[in-house]
Amino acid sequence: MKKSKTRFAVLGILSYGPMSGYDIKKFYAQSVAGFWSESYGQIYPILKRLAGEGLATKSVREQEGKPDRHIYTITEKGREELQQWLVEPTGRHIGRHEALLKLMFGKQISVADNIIQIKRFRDRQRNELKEVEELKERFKNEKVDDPNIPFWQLAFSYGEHVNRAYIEWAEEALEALCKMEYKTSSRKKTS
Amino acid sequence: MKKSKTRFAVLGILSYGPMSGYDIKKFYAQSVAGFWSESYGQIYPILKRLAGEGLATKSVREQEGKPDRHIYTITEKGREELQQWLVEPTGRHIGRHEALLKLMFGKQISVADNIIQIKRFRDRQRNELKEVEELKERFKNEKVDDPNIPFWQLAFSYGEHVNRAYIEWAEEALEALCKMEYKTSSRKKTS
DNA sequence: TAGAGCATGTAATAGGTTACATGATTAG
DNA sequence: CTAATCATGTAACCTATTACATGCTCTA
Repeated sequence: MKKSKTRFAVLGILSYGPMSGYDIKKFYAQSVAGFWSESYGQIYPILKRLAGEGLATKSVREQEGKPDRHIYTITEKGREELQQWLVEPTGRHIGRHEALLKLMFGKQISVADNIIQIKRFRDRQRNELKEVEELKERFKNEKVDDPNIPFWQLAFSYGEHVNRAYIEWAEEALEALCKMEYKTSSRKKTS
Repeated sequence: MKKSKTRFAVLGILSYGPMSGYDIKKFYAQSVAGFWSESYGQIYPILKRLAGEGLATKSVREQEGKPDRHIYTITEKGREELQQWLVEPTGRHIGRHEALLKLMFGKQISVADNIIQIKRFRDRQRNELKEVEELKERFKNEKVDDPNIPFWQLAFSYGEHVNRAYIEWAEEALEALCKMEYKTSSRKKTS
């Protein structure tokens, strides 16, 4: 049986402080969107279950003009279960990177089309890198007192390393593909 | 509506030549297992559907002492659909890397435990890197005449780049964590 | 004789996304 | 007047893994 990571992605955010489902979604969307995301369709049912299992407690904060906020607070039991998971060895990770899968069948399309695809990939990762760099700065400045900062910084630094590797690889791949194109076109000329 | 990548992961392998479900599974498990994998529970039903849609044809090859092999061959229509997908822009990719998720909640466990986790991560990626390097060599030597080689080489080179980035990041993270441990332990001594 | 490899397949289950429903407020 | 933000939630759907069933051969 496989355990849902999302369960801990939700419980983990609650370890930062009392929060609503809406907040949790926002946290992922506005920070580590590059390597994690959650949808409401998962978050809300999981919060309900966490409360049912005694890993979190629920309270409703009413607001004027805005919908009520359902705030969940992690319990001691919840924190323990989270810690247990954090210490557990992590299973092997398989990226399932669509761009790579496509490349494996690159022979089926022209070299020029392959180049287009990899350029698209490179440009997206360049953007992602810039975003991560900005976020790293923003977190450093905005959340000065938060004790989680060192870990967020490590996470952002991961994003920088990985995106740089993507970009470097793409550049190398583009070079190789250009050489391939040259070979095929020169062969055409001489034939 | 989202389109299944697995469908194309299967169709794509068929572009290499006629193959059985068993072969397809084996191909992924023995080559790019680091960034892609498929299970029989997906492969067999998809093959059946591909044949039903006219993207592949099925033939049965009987064997002595071994079960029959159900060989699927890609059709012109199948190749066209594959090419169409290959040229299509690829959506944003979210890694969902469990090790990173855990790190985000690192404050909940001791620095020493964080170090253990990251060392585990680093060691696994070191292994993975070695495997990729070996595979790259093996493919170069064993499949000399295969016209897909340049693309496989690019895929392996991707694996090398990304794993090196993982390892470098882990090393940096370990350094940072060691400094954190030093700080906390020295504070304990002076208090 | 136990286990691995060969080979196909299905059913149960779990994991996850998308679209929809509701409804007020605020900014452009 | 339109769109976004705030906020919760569900139902339908798709995607993916795991366990199981079958059964022969070869190796340790």
